[in-house]
Amino acid sequence: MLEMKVFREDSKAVFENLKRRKMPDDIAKGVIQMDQEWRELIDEGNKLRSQRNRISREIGELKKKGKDGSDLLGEMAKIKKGLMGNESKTKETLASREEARMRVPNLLDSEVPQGQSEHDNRELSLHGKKKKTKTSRPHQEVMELVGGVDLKRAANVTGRRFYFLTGDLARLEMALINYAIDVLCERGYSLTIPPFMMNKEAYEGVVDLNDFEEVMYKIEDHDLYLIATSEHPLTSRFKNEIIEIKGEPLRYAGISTNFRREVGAHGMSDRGIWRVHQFAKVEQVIICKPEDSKKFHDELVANAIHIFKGLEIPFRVVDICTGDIGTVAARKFDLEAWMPSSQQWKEVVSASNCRSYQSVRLNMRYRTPEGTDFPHTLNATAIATTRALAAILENNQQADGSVVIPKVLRKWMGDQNLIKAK
RNA sequence: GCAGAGGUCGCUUAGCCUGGUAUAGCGCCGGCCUUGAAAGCCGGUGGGAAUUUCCCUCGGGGGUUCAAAUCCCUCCCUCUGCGCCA
Repeated sequence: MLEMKVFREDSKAVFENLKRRKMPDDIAKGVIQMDQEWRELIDEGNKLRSQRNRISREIGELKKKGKDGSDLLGEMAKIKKGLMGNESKTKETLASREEARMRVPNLLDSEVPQGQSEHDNRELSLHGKKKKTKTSRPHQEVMELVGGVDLKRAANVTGRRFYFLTGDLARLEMALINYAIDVLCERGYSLTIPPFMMNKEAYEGVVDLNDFEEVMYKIEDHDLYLIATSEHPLTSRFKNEIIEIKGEPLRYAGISTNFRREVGAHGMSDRGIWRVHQFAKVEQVIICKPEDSKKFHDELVANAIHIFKGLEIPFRVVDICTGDIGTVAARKFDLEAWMPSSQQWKEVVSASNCRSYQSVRLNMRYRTPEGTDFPHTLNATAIATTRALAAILENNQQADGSVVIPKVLRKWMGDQNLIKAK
């Protein structure tokens, strides 16, 4: 969420931002109004408390001298009554203000392209060549040909959008994970295996509130949610803490299984393993000083580009527009892999600069010479296994159904260069 | 899961029994001193609202009281022991 000082000192920026996002401004107006009320209530309460403390001290003094202070008790009762009403009103007002504040989206970077939907995202660069393949079977067909997936039985034991990944494809997934981890560790990222569940309070710090209904699975009878990405625990980790950022920022490579409800999602993307309820992902997370976040956003994208270039998959980088960027990010770049079967670019990496939007909600600060300030948080995919697998299967398939294993992955595949068709 | 001991300002720590402005050290920042630095000395070092004053803050929430770090209830977490377990 946004810092209160933005609403107080620069509300124009909030409203202009809502206009760019084509969103109504009533919630933000409510925040400002409730904040005003809250401040008046605080003032009133402080005055009452001041009186209470003064009288209480007087009674203490009198008692010390062996006297009785009971004639002050009547006045005290009046103050306490006023204070009780004031305190409950103050609490309610603050709670309402905070609830509204959480719903106000992040301020967009001025360079975010204006647009309605994903069709208006701006292409920034192209990488690799689209291979001239004689076949363009969709990835789910290729998986069947190499005997690497069992969707039917997964549907029996769990439901749709789950899968058994088997044999060489399972091995390929592990290779992708190891490859991404190697790249990031070489580049100074600290590998971190987080908890795969988080409680609501921690979760509220890092996601849009709607995600509780549409994205995360709730654990029955516990205040716990399955994580949708390791970014969430990695960023929440320093909630309510003052961290030290000396020269270098905090760089993490998170690895986890991710769980997503995918409520409302449907269409062609449902086939195979493109959109599933469970997948593994290596994630990049950076926590840095505000003045450095632009630079490190570029670093995250550069890492992802390096990883996908290594896999020799054709892809492009796009700058996500105002209509497609979501609540939390101030700027977002995606990598989209070329999918021959549908002749489309499809998202395989998403890199967001959240600025202080998450750290404010988490109350995570870092030490500055003047005191403390909110750091910026950034996250980006390194490898989301199911999507990278699908891209490899489509781009590297051969006429006979076999699949060429990208060179960089072969050392984890017993030096095989091919996944043979059954 | 059971029992005991704990959780105090960035870190360490006193205060809790016996209620009355949260103690000291370390670290950090500033000043004096110095050619420079260290040491030494002095001051500062959580948050909020107002503007030079006030309020809040002792793991979270609630209660008792004129007054709660201190007493009571409850929840969370840590440590130790026991139990269970890949």
